[in-house]
Formats: sequence, C-alpha cells, structure tokens
Amino acid sequence: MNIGDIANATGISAKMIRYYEDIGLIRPAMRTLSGYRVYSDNDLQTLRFVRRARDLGFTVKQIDDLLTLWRDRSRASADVKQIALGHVAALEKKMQELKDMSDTLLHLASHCQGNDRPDCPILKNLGSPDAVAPLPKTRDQRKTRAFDRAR
Amino acid sequence: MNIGDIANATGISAKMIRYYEDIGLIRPAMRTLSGYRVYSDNDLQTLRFVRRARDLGFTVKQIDDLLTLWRDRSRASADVKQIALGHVAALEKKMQELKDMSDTLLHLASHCQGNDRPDCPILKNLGSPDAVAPLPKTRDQRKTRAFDRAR
DNA sequence: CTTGACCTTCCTACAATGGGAAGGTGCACC
DNA sequence: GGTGCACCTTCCCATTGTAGGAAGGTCAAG
Repeated sequence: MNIGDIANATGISAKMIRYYEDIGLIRPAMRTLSGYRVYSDNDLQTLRFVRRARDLGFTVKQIDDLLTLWRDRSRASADVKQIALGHVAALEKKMQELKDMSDTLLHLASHCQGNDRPDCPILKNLGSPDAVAPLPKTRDQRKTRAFDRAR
Repeated sequence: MNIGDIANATGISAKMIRYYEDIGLIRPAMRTLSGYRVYSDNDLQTLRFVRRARDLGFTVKQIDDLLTLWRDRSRASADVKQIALGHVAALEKKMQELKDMSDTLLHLASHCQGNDRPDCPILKNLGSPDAVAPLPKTRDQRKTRAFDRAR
C-alpha cells in the first residue's frame, strides 16, 4: 500500500503520517526503489491505533507510551489504566475551566439587553471587573443554588 | 510606567505585551528618548481588558473585536452579546467533545483490571474498536440520531 | 509518449507563549 | 566618577498538531 491508501484507510492525512514518521512516533516505512513509502497490514494496524488514540485526545507523547505498551505483550494493565485515568483527570480539569468561562459569560450576557443601545454589562465587566457582580466561587460544586444564596 | 510595571499590574508578561503590540491588538506604546516603552493609565485599562477577555478564553481576534466595541461609545449591546454567546456555544461544543472522550475512556477503564496482568481492554479497543462494547448513544443526542437515520 | 494522479522533500504558516542571547539604560551606592 | 544590578531593547528559536504549496520525480492508462 502507498501512503495515500493508508491515509484513506485510517483517516490520517498523508501529511500527518509523514510527520509521525519524522518525529519517531511510527517507524520509518519501507521504500520502493523509486522512494515511495510502502505499508504493510501491520503498519495499518498501528496507524489505526494512533488514529483512535488521537481521537480520544491523547497527545503524541501519550500515544507513544500507549504504543509501547500495546506492543509489549507482557505489559501490566495497571500501566495502561493509569495513563487513561490520568488523561481523564486532565480532560475533566479542562472541562471545568471551560465551564467556568462559560458560566461567567452567560452570567454577564444575562444582564445584557442585547438591543441597539450602547449600554452593555459585558464590556463594563471586562473594563472593570466590579461593574457587574462576579460569579461567586462556591465551596462545593452546587452551582446555581449556591449562587442564589450568595447574592 | 515601564513595560515591567504594566506587566506586573496586569499579569500579562512583558513578552506578550510586546507581542500584542506587534500584531496590532494594542496600539504602539510611546517611547522615551532611549527607546523604552512608556504606558499611561489608559493603556493600563486597555491591557486589563485584554487580560480579562483572555482569561475568558477569547481568541486574539475576538478580543480585537471586543476592544473595538469597547472603544466605540455608540456600539449596540446586541453586537457584544452575540460575540459572547457565540463564544459560549463554542465552549459548550468543546466541552461536549471532551466529555465524550472522557466517557469513552472511563468506560474502557472500568473494564480494565488495572493489575500486573497484561490483559487490557483499553489497548484492545484502541487496536480494534469492537474489542470492547462501545458506549451506548443516549437518546437525547438528536444530532447523532439524525445522522444515524441518514445512513 | 502524453496526461493526470500520485509520490517525494522542503519551506511556510497558524495561535499564543516562553526562552534566551547580545547589547543598551537607569539608578543607587561607595 | 565608577561599578553593579535590574531592567529595557530587538531578534531568533521552540513549542503542538495540522495544513498549504512549490518543485520535481513516478506510475499507469490511453
């Protein structure tokens, strides 16, 4: 198989496949006499693995670790689980950050008329953080309730 | 104020302040005879605005738009609200993606012993996606359902 | 033998940030 | 008047993962 075939079969662009080879994530492909990369079914498997891990949001470094474990038939499942759960924790942290931003913006937007008048609490807040009451930090995660109480 | 003072006062690094000037997000600062950048209270305000918008996850382009609206005393609040709510939608989309990843990983991890034996459904799944049962699609993901129906 | 699809390498860019080098400036202290 | 140190300047490089394009070689079908 040529690189284009593999690209189609995995959904990873030819460009990225060369890049992954370049940075050492995957092993250099065999070449024809004229220099074309040639891929085996084994390579296809590997690239599919990479694709799925990538879709799950793993970084290249993490995928590298997972690949190593994947190839190591004597690996401990605990090692894999640890990487996976560590990644889950990172995802959750990121989600919380996004949620905080989103909550703040929704709060500000709810105080904004959204008409053709110039007055806008969103801009007021950005210009000076106390123009509109900030979202309170709650001890626990009981969002809206705690919010109402705190007002 | 020198750039270091402004950096301290806003929490934006001197490096980034120069960068923002370079890409045209903020106006070039005044200079002393020897070339040092000098900032006014007005500049401080602007940089604080940028800082807050950045903390809310706006891109530089969006901050640029917000700054323009901020400076335009006759802007319509609807314009601002639209940017804010558009950004909220983007944040929510991102959160959903992260949640899907996280759910998938948690599902896989729940089937993994996490001991010193090599058997691991996480790797099995990455190598071949049907090795472990996929997450069931919940009913109220209508977008996905419409897509499924269309196949 | 030409044409078009495919392949090769190499360079550029993105967004937002940090690191560092090489050199100039401001100021306080002795 | 020096000396030293903190700060400033510009310029270049790296990051992460991906895409675009240029210039040129290859393959297969017509």
